[in-house]
Amino acid sequence: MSGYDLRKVFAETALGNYSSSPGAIYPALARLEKAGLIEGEEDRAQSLRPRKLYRPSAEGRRVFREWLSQDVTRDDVSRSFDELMLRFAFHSALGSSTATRRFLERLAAEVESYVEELRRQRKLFPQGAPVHSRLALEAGIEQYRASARWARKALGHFKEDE
Amino acid sequence: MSGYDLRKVFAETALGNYSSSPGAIYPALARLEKAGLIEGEEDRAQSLRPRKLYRPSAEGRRVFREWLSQDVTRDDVSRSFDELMLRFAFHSALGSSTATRRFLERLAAEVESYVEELRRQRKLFPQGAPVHSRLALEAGIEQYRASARWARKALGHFKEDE
DNA sequence: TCGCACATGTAACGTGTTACATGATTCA
DNA sequence: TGAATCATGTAACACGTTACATGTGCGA
Repeated sequence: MSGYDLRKVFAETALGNYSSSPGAIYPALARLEKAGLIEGEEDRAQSLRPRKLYRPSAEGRRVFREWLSQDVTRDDVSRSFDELMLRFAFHSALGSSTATRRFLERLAAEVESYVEELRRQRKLFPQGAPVHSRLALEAGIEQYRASARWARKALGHFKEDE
Repeated sequence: MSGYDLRKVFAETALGNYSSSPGAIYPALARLEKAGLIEGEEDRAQSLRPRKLYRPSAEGRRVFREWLSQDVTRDDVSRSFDELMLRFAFHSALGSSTATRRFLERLAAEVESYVEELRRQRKLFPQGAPVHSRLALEAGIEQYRASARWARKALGHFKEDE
């Protein structure tokens, strides 16, 4: 894809929580190319403003798969849940339903244990604390509970082997 | 509170998705003081390493209330839901159940309409698209559905007037 | 007196934001 | 031919991260 194509993806789809600003996209593509993770090919080479099409390099694909295969940690769950979902969204690139099953099982387990911790925090709320903050904590608990249910249900899609 | 007190809050509570690193906290406090939003008072003034206690200034409280009273936009819902919840958590400072009710009603409405958009995106998924990405989108839908249910339920706590 | 928790800060670095600058292509 | 969309980029600035630096007070 070109930088412009990527900008449209980030601007128009649910991936929109990632920035589509040119000041983010173009320097990032330049960094990735410099790091050897993607390779750019000029489309209208003779033009003053050539279009550049990027594709992952072999090394880039390797690093990508490594990123996908990372274990799900408690920290991921509480601090970067969205990135975890992004990882899951690309799991098809691994082509292994065993790996995906492991991911979902670990995710469900970590989320469920985090829900327990949040419930403990709610119980420890001082008597005088305003309702609002307790309710906000409960909003978080409900979001995570929904995610745990989703993960358990999603496991059903990956019952078969490799 | 002192910078150290704040670091502990961010490190130990569910507010932990905000950074507790000294390189974030101390410069931020300095900026807020320079902007006139908080006022620092030195605790052990004669010491080489005095403790500094900060409290909001009148202007700071005004700006804070302004932040709390902002309307809930569609953009907030899709891009900074966590900040919305943080705003709600501090709504007690407004001391107006009318304002809180309006916040929750707007939130529920915007979340519900966003869920509809995400469902449309799911329907538009190309046939060949991998299950994983469709499931990831569904995870998001379920999180937002849980939030909408929470908001409707929370409204029950703010039925009375001002 | 040793170690830990308390307590505040800075410097280098990376990267995102906002705003600006430029040019190409397509179609009414 | 003018406007819209395609398309890429830079510069100033803000701010967070990581790592480092420093000092205080208390209890075993």
